[in-house]
Formats: sequence, structure tokens, C-alpha cells
Amino acid sequence: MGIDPLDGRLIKLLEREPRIGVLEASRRLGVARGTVQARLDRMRANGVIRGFGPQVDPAALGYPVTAFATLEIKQGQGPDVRAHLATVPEVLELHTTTGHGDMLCRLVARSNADLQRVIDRVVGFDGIVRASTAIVMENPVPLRIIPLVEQAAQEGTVQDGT
Amino acid sequence: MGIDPLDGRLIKLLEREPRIGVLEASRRLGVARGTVQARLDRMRANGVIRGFGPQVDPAALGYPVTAFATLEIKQGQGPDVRAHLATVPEVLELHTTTGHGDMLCRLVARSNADLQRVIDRVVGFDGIVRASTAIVMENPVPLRIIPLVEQAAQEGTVQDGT
DNA sequence: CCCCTTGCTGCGCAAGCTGTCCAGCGATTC
DNA sequence: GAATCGCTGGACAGCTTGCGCAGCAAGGGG
Repeated sequence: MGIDPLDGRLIKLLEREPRIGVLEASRRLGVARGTVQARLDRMRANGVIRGFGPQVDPAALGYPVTAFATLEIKQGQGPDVRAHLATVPEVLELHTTTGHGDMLCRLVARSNADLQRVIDRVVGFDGIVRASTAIVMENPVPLRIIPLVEQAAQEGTVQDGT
Repeated sequence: MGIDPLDGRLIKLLEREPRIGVLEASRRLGVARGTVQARLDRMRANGVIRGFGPQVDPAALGYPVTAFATLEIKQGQGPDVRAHLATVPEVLELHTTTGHGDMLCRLVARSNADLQRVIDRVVGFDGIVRASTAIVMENPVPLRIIPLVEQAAQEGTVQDGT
């Protein structure tokens, strides 16, 4: 389980040019088409590649403001709070965590003013004791996976210096 | 600027079955192929759809542990810290925020023990004054966009009750 | 009221890709 | 040595893509 350098190159290639298709990918990588097909099948089966869904930009949808909210939950209310948050479209992501808060969620909104409405909706629920929100100003490192893929791909190649 | 219900249905369809292609999509949606093609082109040009890159699961790559770190930065060190964090493969995402901390980043690691190594590497940099980390236990709402797309798509349809 | 622009439809075509076989072959394992 | 595994290179039919075109309905402007 894991990926080898060829898998890594394939992922990087697809990341840059997702539309190219198996045949073109095999040409770029210098391997047979069947090989690319087999690698893709394996990685999809492995769960390494979850899919190729469209990456939608919330900002272009009219939601340019992103924020992270840390929520403190009343004991035993976890499941209810999760269900509540799942119904809010502006909640893009929700995690339960260790540490100060109990949950961390990613929100988007149409504007800073609109963020207030979203937050009210999020925290307007009984099980939530407290919420602290951090508004995102910049995103110097957008969600990325390639560096990790490269690292993982090289581990299959590690030659100890014997 | 925005999307209409047909755009929304198209995005949802591609989300569920990314491999279907334009022709099949047009059949499913009950519109002409050219229409689907035009919508896709427009949404890509708009930036609504950023791309169709592979969605890679860090867990399947051997990094099952996710954490969020809030970093406090020394005045004026922002750019250096950003550059530093960008070099760490385990940093999947970085935001600068308002609020308590100054930055929020998403980390992954091979294990809880390995997380220590990652954190050491992240905070082992001069500009970082303090870091507090929250380890993700559960992910009740994985990163999603569909509910927001649906909401955005319906806004073009709003009929006031006159 | 008419004209023009815009977006959707339905069609056709050539070119290219996909899905799926197959046999051969070198490397690795038992 | 024999079997297994992954890659190669090739072949095939069937389907999809990219592209262009004409017709048509709806909405906006003059």
C-alpha cells in the first residue's frame, strides 16, 4: 500500500492537465497505455484517488468570504450539533478535534456582513456553548497535495547509502 | 455572474459521476450536447469550476492523521513564515486570519507520534511565537460544495410572491 | 411594432480515444 | 527450474469529442 514514483508522476500530470486522458498520459509518461490504466485502476481501488469531481470555487459562486469557527459543544450534544451543521450550506467542512474547542468548521459567506448571518445560523443551536471565529484574509497555501504525493512516491525508492 | 439551475444540476451530476463526459451528461440532463459544452466552457472561464484534478486521499498515502495548527507570528515575519510553511509537504493548507492566532494551517502526519515531528518542523522557525494544535478525531462533514451550489443555483430562480 | 442578439436544439463529419482483448518478456519468488 | 507479476506493443469495434451550421424561441432596444 502506497504509491511508487510512476504513480506520483501520473498524479502530478493529472493534477496539471486533468483532461488529457489515458492515452495522452501514457505518451507523456513514456509507458504503455495499459500501464497507466492499471495504475489508475489500482489507485482508485486503493482509495488513493477518490475521484475526479469538479473543483468548484465558492468565491465564483458569490461566497468570497471564508472563515473558521471553533465551537464548544455541550456534553452529549455532539451528534445533534453535527446534524445541525450539516444542514447549513455555508458549512463546507466540519471536524471534531482535541484541544480548546470541540469542533472546527469552515464557513463561507457572501460578505463580512453576511458572515454574521451564517454564524448566527450556525451557533443558533442549543448544543453549542460558545464559538470563536477567525476570518480568512489570505490563503498563501491553497489546499494542495502534490508535495505530499512526491514525498510518498519517493519512499518506495529510498536507497540506503550502503 | 453566478449559476442557474441547469449549471447546478450539471455540477451535481459531475460530482457524482465525473467520468461520464459531455454527451452522456447531456442525455442525463435532457438538453443538447452543445448546451452542456457551452455551460462547462462558461463555468470554467468564470472560474466557477477550477478544474477536474484527482482528489487524493492523504490517509491512503499513509498520512491518516490530520490536525489544525493555529500559529502566532512575530510582527513582520509573515512572508518568511509563509515561505517556510510552503516547504513542508505535510502542510496541506495555510490561511492568514483575524482573531487570536495569525495563521491557521492544516497538517497531516503518519501517526500521532509523527505529528510531533511535523509540528516541530513547522514551528521550528524563528518568526513563529506560539502554536496550538488541534488533532482531528472525526470528520462528520467532509469538504463539500454541493449544498452551496444548490443554494447558489436557486437564487437565479427566485420568484417573489407577487 | 420590428429587429437584433442570445441561447438552445438537432444534425453531420472526421479524428481520436476508450475498453478490452492478446501474446511476449524480463524480473522476482518459491 | 517453474510459476507469477507487471509492463509492453498491438489490434479491434464502438463511442465520444471538437467543430461547424441552420432553425427557432425569448428578451431587449429602438
